[in-house]
Amino acid sequence: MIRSEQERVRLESLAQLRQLGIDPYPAAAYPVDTHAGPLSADFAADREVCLAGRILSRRIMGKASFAELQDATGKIQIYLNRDELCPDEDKTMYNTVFKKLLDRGDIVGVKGTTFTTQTGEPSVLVKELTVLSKSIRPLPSVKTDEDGKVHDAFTDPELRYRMRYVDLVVNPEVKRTFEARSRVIQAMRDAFTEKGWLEVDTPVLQAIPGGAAARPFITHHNALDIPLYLRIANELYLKRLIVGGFDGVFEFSRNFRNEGMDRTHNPEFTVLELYVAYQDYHWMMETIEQLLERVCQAVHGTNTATLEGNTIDFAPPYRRLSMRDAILEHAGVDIDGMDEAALRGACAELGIEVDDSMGKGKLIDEIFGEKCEHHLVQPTFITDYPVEMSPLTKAHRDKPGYTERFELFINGTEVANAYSELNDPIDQRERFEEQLKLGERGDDEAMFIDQDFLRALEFGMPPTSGVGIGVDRLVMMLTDQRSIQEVLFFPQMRPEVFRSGPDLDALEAMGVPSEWAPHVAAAGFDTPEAIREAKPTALREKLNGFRKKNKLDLPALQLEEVESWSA
RNA sequence: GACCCCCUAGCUCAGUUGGUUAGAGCAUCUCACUUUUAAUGAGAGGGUCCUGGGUUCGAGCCCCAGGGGGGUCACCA
Repeated sequence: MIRSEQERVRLESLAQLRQLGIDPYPAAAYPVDTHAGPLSADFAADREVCLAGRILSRRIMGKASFAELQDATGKIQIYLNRDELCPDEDKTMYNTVFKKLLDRGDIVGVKGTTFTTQTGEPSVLVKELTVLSKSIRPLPSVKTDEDGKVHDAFTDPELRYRMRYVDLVVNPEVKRTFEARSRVIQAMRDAFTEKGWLEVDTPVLQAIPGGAAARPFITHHNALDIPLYLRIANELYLKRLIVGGFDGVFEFSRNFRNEGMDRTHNPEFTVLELYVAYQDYHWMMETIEQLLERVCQAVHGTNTATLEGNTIDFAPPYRRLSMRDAILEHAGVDIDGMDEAALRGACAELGIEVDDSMGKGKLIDEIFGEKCEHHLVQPTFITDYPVEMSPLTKAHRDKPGYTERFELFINGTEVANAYSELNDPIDQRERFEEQLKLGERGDDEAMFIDQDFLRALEFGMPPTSGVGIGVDRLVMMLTDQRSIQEVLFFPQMRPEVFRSGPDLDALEAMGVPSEWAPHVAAAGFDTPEAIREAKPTALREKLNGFRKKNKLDLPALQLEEVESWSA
């Protein structure tokens, strides 16, 4: 493994710590009794404290030094004075351990007394310093000046997402985003459990990937010798539980869709699904309004959030607009009563591209997506979707051709999708068969038919309202993030290729003379494996050929010598 | 999948028309410094210019192919 200069220095420091009898990775628990955030927020001098964290910066001035210690809650300055830290003759702990062998990024524990410096900075005078973990890679050197301006920020998205641990250490606002994410989920869970609804787990591995229209990831179960799919949705399982007699069930469901990735799509994403018996979609709109107000309060302490410069007001009630009226309002077209041909004509007039596989539902969705979505900045319920685009939704109680469905849009993005759930088993079977026809027309996202789900409906499902909320997108809205990657700790990336480079130390360890090692590597045998895999006779020939070609001032290799390497 | 942009030291970035030994700030190392805070002062080291080909007397720079990332679009209720 190739080490940079700074890494080699740190590895050397690590070795020297061990020589001094200091374990750089001690096993024992460290008795932390104070945290940096609360300590500096509510600072009082002359308190004995014990805290632990990562050294973020050091300012060494001879016999006294300052360092910033960062723990999970924040930062506090620590002050190390040679004679306070080492009251006896032996000044090793200060002169050698702290000044020479510790680095930015190392994790230490300190015991000492709080005080305020001459410049008014709350600090801890360190009486005892314990090495808790030695860091051998240098952290990016992010600095903040007195105006709060950040210099040399760690900003490369690739590095930030691949090394989220580094991102979290040096970019404190990233931590805030994920803390907000946790509060969003917690607020929802609290709201539902208070109502007596049951949090459940349903299968991620499914034989039939149902409940949504999307391309699934496929895998294989060896013992059963069958294909299995990672779920694209959990909807049909939660409805089975409503059939089984629960009044309310919810699940934070990690779903997987084998489709494109962009600012708002990650192959795996989280949806909160909630189903409540004996309710309809009107009730669900009120429930969602109240829920989002509560969630916004949990994150911001107010009913509003700022998003791309817009103030989003999460206080109920939200505007309710039927899909027909939305299209009428923004595209000037009345879709009511239009057949497929008329819709195609409308799309052509509006300059919307369509293809032959699209049925009525998809055509309407195209118009809506193209002409309406981006206008919906404040939270808006779009209601009453055409039956063709909603195969799991109950037909509208008094608008033929429409369904009792709504989607919630915020800032032009769909955040929630809810129905009065279709519980008529005959109708549901017909809807699935329609989907099958769409699939035959070339719509590769048409739904699969789930016979067991139909059987469950045939036993009788109470009238039910269900909703799915895109948790990742909601968190984006509440944290003013433009990319889903910013609200997922580990967004999907292409696997990183680790180029190991020639391992000269390993070559020498197996007996390759140090003067030969770089040349052996250059000749293409840059790892011990490469040497072991080669026949010694062929290896010797190649290396001596390399020696001749490059006029190396080294004696030719003997066969016994080459054989001894792989022995 | 298409198009555009990016990839140079640990980090953030310069790098002129293709021309000597590839630069800066921070970080690192050495020395000085007992209340600093982007500490300071002096000195030093550190590079697979993403990879592989090509053109050329000469490539970080031009050409071709590949890799990774970002953006826009397409796809995606």
